[in-house]
Order: sequence, then structure tokens, then C-alpha cells
Amino acid sequence: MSEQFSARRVPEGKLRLLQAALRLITSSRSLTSLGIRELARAASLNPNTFYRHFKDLDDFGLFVLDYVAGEVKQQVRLLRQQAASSDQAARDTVAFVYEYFRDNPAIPTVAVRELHGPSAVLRQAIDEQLEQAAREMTEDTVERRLVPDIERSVLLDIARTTVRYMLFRGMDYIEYPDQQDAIRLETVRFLRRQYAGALAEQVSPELMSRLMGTEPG
Amino acid sequence: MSEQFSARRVPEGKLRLLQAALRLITSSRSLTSLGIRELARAASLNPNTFYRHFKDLDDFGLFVLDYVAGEVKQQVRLLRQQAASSDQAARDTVAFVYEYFRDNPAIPTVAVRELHGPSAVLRQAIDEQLEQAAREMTEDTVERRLVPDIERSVLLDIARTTVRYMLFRGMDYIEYPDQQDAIRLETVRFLRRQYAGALAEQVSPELMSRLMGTEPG
DNA sequence: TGTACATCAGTGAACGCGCGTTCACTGATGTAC
DNA sequence: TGTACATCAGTGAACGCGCGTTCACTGATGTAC
Repeated sequence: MSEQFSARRVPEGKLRLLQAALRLITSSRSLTSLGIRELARAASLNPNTFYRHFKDLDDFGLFVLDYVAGEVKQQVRLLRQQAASSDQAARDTVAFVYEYFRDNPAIPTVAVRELHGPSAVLRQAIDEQLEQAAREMTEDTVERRLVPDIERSVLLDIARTTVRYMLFRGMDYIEYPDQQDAIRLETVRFLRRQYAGALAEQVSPELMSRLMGTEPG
Repeated sequence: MSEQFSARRVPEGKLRLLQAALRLITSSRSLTSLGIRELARAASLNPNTFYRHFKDLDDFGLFVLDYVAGEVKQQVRLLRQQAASSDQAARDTVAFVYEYFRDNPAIPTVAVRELHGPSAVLRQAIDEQLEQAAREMTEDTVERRLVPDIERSVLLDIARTTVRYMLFRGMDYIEYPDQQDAIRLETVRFLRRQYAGALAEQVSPELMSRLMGTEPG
């Protein structure tokens, strides 16, 4: 029903190329290394159809990334709604994200591969996405008072690290299904350790400094 | 002088191909996506010379990785010698590693790109390298009593995370020279926060748990 | 409501090019006697 | 010590193939009057 409108707006071929890219990425290719003919073949289309919708592969790459960003944004909204309605523990949030990765493996895969990949344009696009995710996570932590009394800049710092941590752990989560419990557990421990450390340093920075052989700050 | 022996053993062409690969990787390519003719061209060699030394590109990839691993091993030995002779702070260790990355950008680049890249063989090889680095770091921390009273398994966990953290921050360190001070500082903070967190949790795990909404562990 | 025309999303054939790989050859170095 | 031969590291030409890209065409959908 509602398909009628959206399906008419986005042409069949464009959609098929997008889906083919996501499939190819998941089965161990990197977005940057895909070819036009390879994509067309995987989408059962004439190679030429590519040019009906995209200028070149960079153009296509950004389109795929845009789609992925949209999906993630939607998922984050969902996550925050759930978090607001119940008092969800960090553990559940972690589980939620990893389950999402497992069900949509193309998303963390493309992110992790292009984050340090050869294309500067894609790198920056991914970086902005991660920065936004970190900001959302910080907001969330503050609003829900999960960890009181930690400076906002420190929270943001932790969020940035955590987002990247979960991204690369997400790849393990997808690849080794038998380790999923362990990965979730380690992730929660990582998060706790970070917040605990931030708290401890606020309580007695000079003790920590002596311990680590560095100046406070 | 000492060159005579090693230079005779490793043929000119093989060396030139290796160097070409490191150069190409640094200037924004990924090891997996290099071509035989591309390598030969960059090394000013006949394409066919490649086959005198390598079976195929996978074979070559492993050779490059072996070389990189050797370089890193040597560097780690150097680092530990320096650390043993002076009582070097974490800050200096961090600086040392980042300077090394900046002077040898191909090393972190190839590691970060192939760690989650399409080739399972290379992924595993990199993973083993990182695991070894984490073990060395843990050894070091214990021997030098940098952070007393933290369980060894927790130290290893922190080391693993730190190695990966420094790898991807290393990419920023190379790419944005004006942010080098900031990156070093953030890295030290990250390290401190981890150790501080581990300590805090050992001191009062139940407080932390209540704070984070998770069971201890 | 019907008709004429434009636009859009697709196909198919063809192009020139760079790729990986093979074969035949060369000159230098190492080894046996 | 000299000579004959094998091995090694390189070159050059040629192959067939898949690639990106272009041109000409088609049928369906949207729009103007």
C-alpha cells in the first residue's frame, strides 16, 4: 500500500544497485573497491543502467552512505524511545546495538572499512556520522542521569571512544556468533571502566596522577 | 658494509616491490587492492619480475605483512629497552609510538585497513600481531609496576583496547599534524581513565554497579 | 477525454584500455670437477 | 685455477579478458492542450 508511492519514486534499478552493493560489502568486499559491471551483474542489470542514476562510483558511494546514515538515524531514534519508556540498563543498550549490527551486517562493515579507507570523502562522511552518534549517546547519558557528576566534555570523549569500540567489536560479533555473549559482556565492562575511571579521576586526580606518572588533566 | 650480506640475499626487485607497496599504501591505497602491474610500475620493474618472487598477490600481501611485523617487533624491543633504563612515564611511551607511526605511516595504515578488510588471512595475521603487542604491553605494565594491584586479565583487556585505540588514533596523528599534541594528550587520558576505572571497580564494585545499572563483573 | 510530445529508465552492441599471466630469452652469479 | 654448467633475477612481447564508458535505440510514464 504505502509501497506504491515510495516504489514509484525510487526507480527499480537504483534500488537494485543499492541492495547489490550492501550484499557485496557484507560478503567481504569494500565499498571503494566495487566495480560498475560487478554491481550491475549482482543486480541483474545492464551495466549501462548504472549511468542512468549515478555519475560515477564516488557518486554511488555517497548515495549508499546516505542510505546507511538514514537507516542508522532511524534506529537511533528507536533506541532512544525504548530507553525513555523503560529504565534500560547499559547492558540492554549494548545488546540492542549489536543485535542491529548482526541483522544489518552491511552497516557496520561499510563504516569500519571506509572509516580509514582510501577515499577522503567517504572517510569524512563516516566520521561525521560517528561524531553525531557520540553526541546522541552523550545527550542520552546526561538526560537519563546514568552517570551523574561527570563533566560533559569527558562524557563526549568516552562516547566517541565507545562508538568506535562498538563498531569494531560489532565486526567480531557478526563474524563469530559463538562469542556474542562474551563480546556484549566485554563491551559493558569497557563502558563501566571508562565511567568509573572518569569518576575516580574527578574524586582524586592527584592520586591517579602519581599512579600513572603523568600530570593531571 | 653489513649491507653487502643482506643486500645480496634479498634481491633488488623483491625489495623494490616491497617498498613500492609501502609507498602506495601510504598514499591512500589498501594492500588488498594493489595490482601486479601497478606495483611493478611503481617499482620501475617489468611486471613479470613479480612472478620471480611471489606466487600471487596473497603471497605478496603476507610477505609485506611479515616485513611490517618484523619492523614492529624490533621497535617494541627498542621501546622496552628505553623504558627499562629510564623510568619513563606513560606519556613518553605514547609519544614514542606515535612518532614511530608518523615516521613509518605505512605500518599503522596497512594494519588498520586490513584488520577489518576483505582478506580473512590478512585479518587473522594482523589480529595475532595486535594480540602479541597487547601481551607485551601487559608484561611491561606488570614488570614496571606502573599500575599496581590490577588483575592481569583486566590489564590484558585494557591493553587490547589500547592497542586498537592507538592504531586508529595513529591514523589521525599522521593525517592531521596540527592535532598531534591533542591526540597524545587524549590518548594518555584514555589510558589513565581505563586504569583508574579498573582500580575503582576493584575497590568498590557494588557502588559502580549501582551507578551503571549492571551486575558487577 | 483524446492526442502529441517529452522525459525517464531501461537494453544491447561496441570501443579502447589496462589487467594478470605465459613464453622465450638474457646475462650475471654460484657450483662441480 | 680454469672451465662447463645450472640457477637465478631480470627483460620484452604477446595472449585473452573484463573493465569503464559511449552511442543508438525502446517502451513506459507524465504532461500540455
